[in-house]
Amino acid sequence: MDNRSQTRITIVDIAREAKVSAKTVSRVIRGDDYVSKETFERVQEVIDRVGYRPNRAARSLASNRSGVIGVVIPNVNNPFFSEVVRGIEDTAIQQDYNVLLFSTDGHQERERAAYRYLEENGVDGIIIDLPLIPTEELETVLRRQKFAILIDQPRVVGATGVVRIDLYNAITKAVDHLMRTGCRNLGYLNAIGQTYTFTERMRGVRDAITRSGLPLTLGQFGQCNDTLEDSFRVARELLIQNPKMDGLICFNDVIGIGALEACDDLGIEVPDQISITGFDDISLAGLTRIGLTTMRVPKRQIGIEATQMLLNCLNGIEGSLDIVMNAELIQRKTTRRVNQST
Amino acid sequence: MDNRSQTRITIVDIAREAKVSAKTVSRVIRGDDYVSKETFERVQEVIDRVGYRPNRAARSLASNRSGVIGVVIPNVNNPFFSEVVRGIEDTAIQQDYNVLLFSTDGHQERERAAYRYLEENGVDGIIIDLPLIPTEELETVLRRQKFAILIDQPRVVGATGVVRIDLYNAITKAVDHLMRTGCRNLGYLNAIGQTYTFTERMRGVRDAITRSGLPLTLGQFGQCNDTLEDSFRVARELLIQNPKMDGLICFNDVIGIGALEACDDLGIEVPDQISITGFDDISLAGLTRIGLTTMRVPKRQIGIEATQMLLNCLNGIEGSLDIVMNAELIQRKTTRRVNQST
DNA sequence: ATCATGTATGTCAACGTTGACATAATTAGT
DNA sequence: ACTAATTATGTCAACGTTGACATACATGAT
Repeated sequence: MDNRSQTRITIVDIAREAKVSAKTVSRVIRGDDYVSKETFERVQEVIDRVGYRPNRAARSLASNRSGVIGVVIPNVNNPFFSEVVRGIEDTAIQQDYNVLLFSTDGHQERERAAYRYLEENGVDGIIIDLPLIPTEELETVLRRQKFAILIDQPRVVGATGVVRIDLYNAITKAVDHLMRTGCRNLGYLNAIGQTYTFTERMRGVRDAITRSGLPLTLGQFGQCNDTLEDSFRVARELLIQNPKMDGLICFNDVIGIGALEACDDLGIEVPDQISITGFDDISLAGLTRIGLTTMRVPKRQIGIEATQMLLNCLNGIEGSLDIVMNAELIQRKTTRRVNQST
Repeated sequence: MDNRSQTRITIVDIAREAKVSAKTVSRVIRGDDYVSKETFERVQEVIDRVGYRPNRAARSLASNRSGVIGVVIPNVNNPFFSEVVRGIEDTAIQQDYNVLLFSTDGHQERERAAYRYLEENGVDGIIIDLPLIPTEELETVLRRQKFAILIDQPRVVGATGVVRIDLYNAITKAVDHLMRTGCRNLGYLNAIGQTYTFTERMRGVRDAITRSGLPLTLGQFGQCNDTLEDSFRVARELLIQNPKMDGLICFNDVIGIGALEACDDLGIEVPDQISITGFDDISLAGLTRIGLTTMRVPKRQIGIEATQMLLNCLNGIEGSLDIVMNAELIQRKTTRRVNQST
């Protein structure tokens, strides 16, 4: 038979075997208190020999710290978030913290379930990228956490810190680029949502267009889910409705690629008939066959900064609690070259 | 001030407030034991009013069950795994289990760290997709877990169950398709690894080629990391070394897209000069601009089956412990049509 | 009336670890 | 030689919940 049913090896077993008290074993494991060299080695030897592993539940119950940080994002499936998550994971693991990940799939209910779970778990802190629940509710959630870092969100009561991209300026750069390359009839394909990331970009697009003196109509704006399938569908509609459109700004690269796909489907030449921009610069955008002009966002770095901010708080280290990063225009093949105007 | 420092509300506080014993509160929370309707409602009211959340650490310490399943995969960033994970998450959450996710990034050290953490956590079971550590070591790891489900792995001592694709047959279908469409000089671009997924496909490719009577040389085989960048680089080399190659079978779609990119870079026409097949059918493969012929794998379903298998074990329900699924050929634009031969 | 069964609740120890505190032994400072 | 600080270890309760067991009252069958 196997040994699945046997009771767990505990700190007390190790103590007995090494002829010390349980507390001393605890000291050896954590290495943060006085233990003589000989005792340390003797205990460590026993631990290694029997393959003992401390029980996290007991530990976190006794110490009121879990060594876990919670992360809430809409979707690991989206390359943008998965890169952010990798930045978070790498930074956390390096400092001996683990990550409890929740993808909400854009559903408020799943987001709430994630918060509920996080509250039960007594995680040491949380990082939220793109919360979708109303601000007021979010504040209640944050208040119940020891520390909470928000990504791409304005500071909210209860939030410890914020890491964000200057979205307004970033999207403005994209719009300006289209203008400079001769586009005169712009459209914007937004993702579905009413929070900061969505409204801030929208504001940037509107401002940039009106500033240029071009007229604005509602028909120029589309809204779709953050998937290839949905953006394809909505972009297709938008293009059919606006045959004169010669520039389409997309909320992100996934949507941009969907839009590109729609152009291909309709036989619209990119960038000759229409220019397209994405946002994020996910690795696919750089493929020769895609060549999507986009705003490069330091995705991994966002995750790293957010996690470092959180860990600093946990360790009582002072540091910036409001980091703003910039995006960079990456010109590829879905927009015309600068100076080549109509 | 905020209330971060205040002590946690416990089951005892609720008990006092509702004038019952702590145990009765516990009964109300879990709803699995006799409680009168009146008592239930009174207790529930107090719980809702003060926003009480049970402490998971205490709960799992006392009950020896955590309500968490551990998942170990190479990389959430790869669309294949992220889809599998979504299947796992969805199924788990639906039955009130949570997922603790680890991406090993293909590093054995990170994989070991994940197992170490999982042992400490007393998760109720684990699902491993693509373990990279040696089989013998894996067996030790599995033995320490209550239940362990493996994905795309042959049954290993200590594993509770296995969910896999018939890789041999699947890749054989891809090779046969290339043959039927007239390819006579095949190559194979494998991912780096020595375990089942890698060797099984390799075996399929070799067998299918030799069966057809075509000669085999080592130079036809390449090996690269599972990223667009690396597969581009290695595929490019392979194509330069083998100018006569007219069909390239790729380990998966990410690598296939990298290879396609290499062809574009070298000015090789696909599928006129060379045919390319991928594996998995990630959503990108279906883009008009990519149109990668591939083997469609039920990714989400794999996650669902694995999780269901695990949950069945946890609940003592009998069920299959060895599920084999098939892949389906999806013909797109990187291979020539059947019957159109050279 | 008696007994078995089902329902409703309570008591108390246990889960495995750490924090607060206590105690010794050693070292250093005067 | 005496005190203070440092090093090394131990004792015991506490963390918040649940499992085992006990009790008590209804209900229905005999």
